[in-house]
Amino acid sequence: MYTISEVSKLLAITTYTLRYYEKEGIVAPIRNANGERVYEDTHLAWLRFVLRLKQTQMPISQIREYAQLYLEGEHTSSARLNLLEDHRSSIQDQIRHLTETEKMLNDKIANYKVFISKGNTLDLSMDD
Amino acid sequence: MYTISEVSKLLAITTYTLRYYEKEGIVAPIRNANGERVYEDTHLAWLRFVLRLKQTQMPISQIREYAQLYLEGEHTSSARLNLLEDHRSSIQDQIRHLTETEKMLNDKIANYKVFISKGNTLDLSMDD
DNA sequence: ATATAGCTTAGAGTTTACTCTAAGGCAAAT
DNA sequence: ATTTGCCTTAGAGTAAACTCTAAGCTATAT
Repeated sequence: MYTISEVSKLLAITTYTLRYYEKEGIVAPIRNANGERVYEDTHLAWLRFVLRLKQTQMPISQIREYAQLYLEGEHTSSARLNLLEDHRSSIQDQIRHLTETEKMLNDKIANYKVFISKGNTLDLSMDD
Repeated sequence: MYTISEVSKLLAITTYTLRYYEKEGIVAPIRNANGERVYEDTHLAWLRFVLRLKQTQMPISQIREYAQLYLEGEHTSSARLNLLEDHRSSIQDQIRHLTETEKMLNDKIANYKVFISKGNTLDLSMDD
């Protein structure tokens, strides 16, 4: 059982963002007698999952879609499976792009190092 | 020598975006007698590089910084090297996150497949 | 009793990166 | 000569994801 500020500290996101996620249908904490949000461990686990999806570029709208399917029950499991498989492809694409760009940067960085160590006596083109 | 619409087609970005990038100090095509933008191969190569940086989550502001350093000449080469090395770290972080999330999705997807093939007779928790 | 800290809401404001509109210039085609 | 197509500009509009403000409630501390 956590207050909004405890969750905020645990997950390193602001309370504003937590309220925003609730407004967007991404998380639904329960309320205590004072009408204050109470998060349980299941909410924490779900939010950690959400943050990973975000970190891997899944838009809020799609995260909400997944959350809603979950709330709709077991008959949505194959829809959820599709969503996860699509996101996995997206992740694999991202890894490909990043790996290519990392290689390119390795080359450029090596060129800069040679250039600098030789006392800037070489030409570097826009592509170096 | 390319017109703005040719560059737009070659790079699959809109002419609006190309003008926006110029306003933001990211690319500086020359102008013909009619005041129209003329892009050369160097601009194309630079824009291709810019698109990779964007694709790997470098913000426009930082891309502009790199472009400005380039325009300021050779004495900025070590500043540019720092920028590229920082971005390489960022890329490596991203690859780590993506790889972890891919593994997590592999597990979840496998669970969903078992669940569905067994005729939904199992329990799936929020974390599956 | 009242101050303080932390919670609530609705709704406005911000940032980033485009995306589009309006008004107009110029050149080739009909 | 005028239509067509492509170009120009300044500046307004949009979408996503926050981020904050204002007004107010409630529990504990002094």
